[in-house]
This record gives sequence, C-alpha cells and structure tokens, in this order.
Amino acid sequence: MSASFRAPVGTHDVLAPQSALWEGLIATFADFAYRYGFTLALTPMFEEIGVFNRGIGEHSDVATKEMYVFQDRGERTYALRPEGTASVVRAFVQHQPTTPYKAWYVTPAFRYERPQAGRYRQHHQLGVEAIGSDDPALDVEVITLAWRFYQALGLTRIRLLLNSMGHVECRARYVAVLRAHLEEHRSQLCDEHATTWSQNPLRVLDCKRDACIGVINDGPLLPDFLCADCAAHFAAVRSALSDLGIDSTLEPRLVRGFDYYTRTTFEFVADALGNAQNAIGGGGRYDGLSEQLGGKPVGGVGFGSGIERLLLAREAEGLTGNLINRTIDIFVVDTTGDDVATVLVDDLRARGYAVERGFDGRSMKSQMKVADRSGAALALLVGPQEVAADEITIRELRSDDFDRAQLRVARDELWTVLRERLNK
RNA sequence: GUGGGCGUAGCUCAGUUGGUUAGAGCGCCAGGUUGUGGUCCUGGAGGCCGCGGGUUCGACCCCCGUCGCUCACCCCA
Repeated sequence: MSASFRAPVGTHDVLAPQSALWEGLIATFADFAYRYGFTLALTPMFEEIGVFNRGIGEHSDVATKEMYVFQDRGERTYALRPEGTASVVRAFVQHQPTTPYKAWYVTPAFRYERPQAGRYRQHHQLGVEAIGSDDPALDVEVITLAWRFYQALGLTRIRLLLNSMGHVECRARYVAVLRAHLEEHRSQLCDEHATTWSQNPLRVLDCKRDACIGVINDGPLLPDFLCADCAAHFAAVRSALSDLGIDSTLEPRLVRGFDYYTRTTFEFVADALGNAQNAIGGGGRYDGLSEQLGGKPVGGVGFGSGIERLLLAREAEGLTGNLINRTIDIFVVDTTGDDVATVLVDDLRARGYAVERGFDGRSMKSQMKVADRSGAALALLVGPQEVAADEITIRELRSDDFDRAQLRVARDELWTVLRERLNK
C-alpha cells in the first residue's frame, strides 16, 4: 500500500485485463479511419504554447488554468497538448499536404484540473481531422465516422447534438445581440456569470444553472443569425445526416469550449452515463484555425472522443465483451528444463499461435495451474517421456470430456492435430 | 481553485467504550505417493493499521496537520 512512487494525481496505469479493451477500441477505430480514407498522423505531445492558446482561445478555461506549461532547458515555453486538433493543424500548416488532408490520431491529452469520475489530468483521445476544404460532405463524413464507430462499440444510448456557430461575421453579429441581451438581464444571471458575462458571452450559453438558463431561453439563438452561405452549409449537413438515418438534435445553445469552432459544431452524449461527464466526443469546423497558425485560410473539420469515457459508457450500458481477442491459444508446460520446449514454443509462434509457457522450473502441477489461469485452450506437455519418444502430450483445458481431454501425438503430427483442435 | 466521504495484507473488508502477539475471505506460493489445471484439504509468505506530530500509563481506535484516493461544483473528453 505504501509504494514509494505512484502514478501522478489524475493519471492511471492501464494494465491487463483492462488494457485489452483499449487495444480493441483503438484497433477498431484505426480500422474505421482506414476505411473512411484517413491516414495516421503522429505529432509531438507538446508544442510551443502559442499553438494551443491561439487556437483554443487565450481566455478559455483550458488555456488560462488547465494547461501543463513548462520551459525546457533552452527556455522555450511549451505546453503538453490539452486536445488533439491544434497539433494536427499545425502539422498541416508546416508540411502543406494535398487537400483535403484527412488524418486520424490517438493521443494522451493533458489538463490540470481536479480529477473526478470520467475526468483526469491525463486522458486519451482518438479522433480525425479533415483539413483544407469547406465541403459540408466532410462535416458529414466526420460525424458519420464517429457515429458508426460508436455503433460498432455496441453503444446504443448516444445522442448527437448539433449546432452551427456560423463563420466569423455571423458569430460577431450574434455575440453583439447576445451581449446586449445579457446586459439587459444581467441581474438575473447566476453569481458567476453576473460578473463574467461580458468577457465571453458564449460561455453563458453553457451554464447549467437555472438562473442563466432562464435568461438564455428567451434570448437570441445562434442559428437565427447565420448568413445565407452558413445557413446553406448547415442545411446541407443536416439533410445528409437525415438521409443517412443518423438522428440529431438541433441544440442552439451548444457552444463548445474552444474558440476556434465555426459553422458546424456537435457533441455526442452518452445517456447511460449519469454524471456530468457524459460527453463522449465532440467536434466541429474550425475554418479560421489554419490561418491563425500561420497557414492558408482554409477550412477544416474534425472530432475527438475520449477513450476513458467511451469505456465508461460501454460499461454503463452493460457491454462487457472484448473488442479484440487477447486470450492465448497454447500453454507449453515443460519439466525437462532443456531446449526442446523452447524450440517448440518458437515453432508454434512462428506458425501464428499465441503461446505462453512455464518458467522458473516449476513443478508440473504448478505449471498446469498457471496454464489454466492463462486462459489457453490447450496445454502442451513436454516432459522426459515425451522427449524420449519424440512426442507431445496435448491436454484440453476447457473440456470436461475426459475422452477428449488428453492425448499423445508424434511430434510431426502435432500441427495437424492443433489445426483441428484450435481451428486455426 | 472550493466542498463532502474515505485511507488496516496484492484485492474486498472486520477490528469490541483506546488495553498489550492486528484478523477473515479471495488471490499468491508450497505440499496432499509415483509427471497433470479447474473442486477439496493442509501449511506458508505477505501489514512501521498512508505519513508526521499531540493527548494518554497505553493509540489501528481520540485530536491537529499533511499526503493520497474518491465524489461533487466549475469546465471538459
């Protein structure tokens, strides 16, 4: 209990058997990304601080009080990435790949905040970005990928919330009217926003307190301020989603935490998660971000999803199945201590079987216990008798049928028997 | 950053109004005739009772502090 070192506050070690769920989740996502035409992008886990606070907004909570900022020995100021998008867009600007550039990623993300259920200082996100295009079909593709991925995970109680923030001018017009509305009703706002409403009026839309909700409910709504182009873009996204059979809820109050969002914004919430941390993914367009990071003024759209929350949502929906098989096929029990078993194990693995073996010269009984615990379907016994006769004893570990439970085969017949028994 | 709950073996937890060698179940290890797991039996290892201070003849138990875990607020994935 009193280990001298522990994982830092808000971080977690993920070990077996839990880690198999992670493997399966990531492998499933990688496969989806591949089938949707996204290629893997690996970017540094830390960046010059400007990469993040320029995009997500210098006054956002994440930038002001949640970033892990540090100086290296060259006194450059860096930050551990708090989210996935900014780095990929920075890489896009730096390398200028052909457009649309479609990339997927899986990465840790760091935010300095008090941990609680579904919220950590280091969490993990997987997501995609499609940069260099304004085509609403890309918005749709990103949302569809997320939706189908959630379905593949077995999640059923997921809702898609959708909104459009418009482009810069639409938003400016809206914010002006919203600001006036808030000023008029400022005495009715909650304690916090009664003093902070003017710094970032959009934040008030997110407030969950009744006071603010009341003020917002009879205030102006974002979608009413869209210009013709933005309205058409949004309509195109909604119409395609509808044709795809993906249900969405228009949520005019949905504004996400980062300033870079424009036009389409969306969030996926898992209703099975009872707590406040029920957002399992979100994203949207960020048409100004490339330019803010020094690149061309091209559009982009993406989404990110929290791995921990996806797994919590699965658990909350009672989904216990693994997404990938990580049980081993064969356990080799060796009581000779010479190289016969070692060579056999190597041979088995070369043929594609997942193989574990006994170590430390333990007794056969002891190794059989380990074999059973390993989950292997078969144990192969290598003892003096087998070696002398050039045979292998095969023992079924998952069968109660004693006739089938054990047999000895010649070493060169082993492969045939294994193919039958293991079906692979 | 603010507030609540909780820190006793690897895990889940007991521990009598503070009384001397701190317990259970599970797990782990080793045995239970001659090479065999899943059931059963026996034995064993493993705890500065989170850490520091205080009160007391005496503290796992009471008080203070501290660290950690956890939940909630805020915000987000």
